[in-house]
Amino acid sequence: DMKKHSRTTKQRSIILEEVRKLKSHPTADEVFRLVRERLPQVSLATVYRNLDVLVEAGEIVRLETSGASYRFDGDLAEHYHIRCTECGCVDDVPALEIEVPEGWVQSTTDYEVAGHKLEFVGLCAGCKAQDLPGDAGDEVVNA
Amino acid sequence: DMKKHSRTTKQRSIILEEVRKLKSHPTADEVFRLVRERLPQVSLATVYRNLDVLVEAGEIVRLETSGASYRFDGDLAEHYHIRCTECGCVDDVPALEIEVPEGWVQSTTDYEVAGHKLEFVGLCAGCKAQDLPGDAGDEVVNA
DNA sequence: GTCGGTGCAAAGCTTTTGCATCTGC
DNA sequence: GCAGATGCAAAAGCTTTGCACCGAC
Repeated sequence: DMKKHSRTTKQRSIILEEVRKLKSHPTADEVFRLVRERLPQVSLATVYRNLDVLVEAGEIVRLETSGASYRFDGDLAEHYHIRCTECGCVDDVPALEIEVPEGWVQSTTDYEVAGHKLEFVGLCAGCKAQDLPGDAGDEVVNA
Repeated sequence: DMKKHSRTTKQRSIILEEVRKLKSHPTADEVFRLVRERLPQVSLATVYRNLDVLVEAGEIVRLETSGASYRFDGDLAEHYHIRCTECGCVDDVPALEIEVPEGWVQSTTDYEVAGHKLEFVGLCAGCKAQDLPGDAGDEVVNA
C-alpha cells in the first residue's frame, strides 16, 4: 500500500507470474527454482526481496502456517487452507461460513484485534494411501 | 503416546515444571534461560530435545507459526491464542464456541481431516501504546 | 550393565543483509 | 543520472545432529 516507487523489473514480473501460476502454495525456494529456469542468473536473495515487496503491495499473500518455511499464494480470493501433517503440502479449502467472534475476543483481551488465521490440518490423499498401516494419530489442535 | 522407555531426568522434570509455570508461551530459548538458572550446566540441545519429547508425550503443546520461533504451552485445557503482530508475544483467549465445519472440509477435499488451528492476531497492549502515531495497518488474514 | 539422556560443538535450513554493480524511469 | 533493484557472499537466527561420556532403572 502506498508504494513509493517500485520498478517493474524482469525478475519481479517473472516471480509474480510464477507464484500466480501455481496452485501449490510454493515456498521461496520453490519459487526460486522455477524462476531460475527462465532467468538462470537470478539470485535467491532477489526472490526473497521480491516476494516481500509483492506481499507488501498486496499482490500475493504470505501464508504463515505452521511449518518451517513461508509459503506464498497468488490467489487473492477469500479461502482457507489445509496442510498435510505428513508431507507439509498445502491445498485450498473453499471459502466457508465461519463465525469467528473477533469482536468478542476484542472485548475480552487488551489486544487491538486485527484478524485471525484459520488452517485445517490432515493427511493428504497421497500420504493417506501410504499410511494405511498402523496408528492413525489423533491430531486435534488449536494453536 | 505409547512411550517406549522414557527416563525421568532432572533436566526433563525441570523443563516441564518451567513450561507449566509460565503463562507466557515461552520459546525454546526462553525455557533454556530459565532452566539454566536452576541447572547451570544444562545445554540448549537438551532443552530442544526434551521439549520434543514432552510434546510427543502430550505433556505440553507446541505452537507453530512459520517465520517465528516455536512456542510452548503447558496448559492443556482447550483455549485459543492471540499473537501480537508487532512483538510476537502470545496470550490466551478463553475457549469459545466456534463452529468449525471440519466435516464439510472432509467432504470437499480428499484429505483425512484431523483438526484445525485457529489463532487470532492483533496488537498487544504494550505495542498499541507505542504505535499511537501513523498508519494503523489493516491486517486481515486467514492463512 | 544397558540404553536412553546429556553437553558440547558443528552442521543445517531458512531468511536477511552488506556492498558493489546495474538498470528502470 | 539517481534511486531502487540485483547478484554474490557472508551473516544471522533457530533448530537439529554426531559423538563420547554420564546416569536412571
